[in-house]
Amino acid sequence: MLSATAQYALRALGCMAIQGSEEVVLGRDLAERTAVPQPYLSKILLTLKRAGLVEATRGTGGGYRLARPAEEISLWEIVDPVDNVGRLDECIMGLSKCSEQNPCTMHDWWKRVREDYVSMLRQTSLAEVTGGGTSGCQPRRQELTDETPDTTFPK
Amino acid sequence: MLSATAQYALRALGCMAIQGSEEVVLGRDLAERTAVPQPYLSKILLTLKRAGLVEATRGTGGGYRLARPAEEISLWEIVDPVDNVGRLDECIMGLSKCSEQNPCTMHDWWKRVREDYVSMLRQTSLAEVTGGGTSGCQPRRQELTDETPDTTFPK
DNA sequence: ATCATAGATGACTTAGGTGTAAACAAGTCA
DNA sequence: TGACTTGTTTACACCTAAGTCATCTATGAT
Repeated sequence: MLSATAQYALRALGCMAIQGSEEVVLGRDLAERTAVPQPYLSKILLTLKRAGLVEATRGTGGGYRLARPAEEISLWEIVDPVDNVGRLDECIMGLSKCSEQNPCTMHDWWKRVREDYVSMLRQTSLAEVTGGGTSGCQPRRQELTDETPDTTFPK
Repeated sequence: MLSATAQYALRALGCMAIQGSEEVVLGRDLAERTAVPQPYLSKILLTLKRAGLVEATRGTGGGYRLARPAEEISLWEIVDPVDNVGRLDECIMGLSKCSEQNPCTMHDWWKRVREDYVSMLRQTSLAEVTGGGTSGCQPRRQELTDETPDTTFPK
């Protein structure tokens, strides 16, 4: 459903959210924690920077940080710039003339699945996903090893 | 969500279902009606034949037909052989250690979306989708032109 | 100014899904 | 048998997402 690129974006911003809004994180550290190839992550973060989600500073002491508090960034805002979510709006069977006015057999069902998916992305903030809040989203078991990626965002 | 190949498979078997269980349909006719390149459709149908969904006979008077009545074929059976639906079972964020016992933040939500999707595929029969039944799935407008693909399965 | 640091950028490679072309195998019919 | 029809198979071409590599640019420290 989510492209690999979108998953990478979520994981990277999740790490940055844990770090705090003011802290800067090195690109290579983000790459390591998210298990994403560094040059590839660099491109993704550039896209997210142009989308206004992250800020980047170069040189010594530089790195990435969130442009806004994690509470004010929805998952949709992260996924949308790197992943063409609009493709979901097309007919599930690829029928070109299927539309609201002229729905195919599976139209309404697919619309429901799709809207359930999209509305969650819109309504959930990055802060909720990083488990920093009250959402009870941290791993329930504690015997995690030190491999990445984890089920939470590694620090 | 569905690959192009899976969409083609649905459309092709939809045409065959309309044709009736006993009738054979030529591969080139199926290709035309579904707007799928004929050699490519041929490969897809071969896969579906190996899955036991369609039968193929060669030579004069040959063609394809459903191996079972459309009422007894679920959409899942069609999609599964040509599309790796199992990929949906993986973590939405690509976290390798996410599992039922150790769920990530989005785990339960994603599970709900996924199961809604999959259960519909399992519970819906090909017959229902072709509008041959009582599901009211035919196009509501009637000013369709003769272009393909249509919102119903062209005959 | 010089150098180290750290992100930005473009060219290239890889892998898988998709699509094409041509030869092949199996069946029907005269 | 021979011609014809129709599905099968193999090999290859194309496109896009994903990933790699080398280099450039901007910033801070000295």
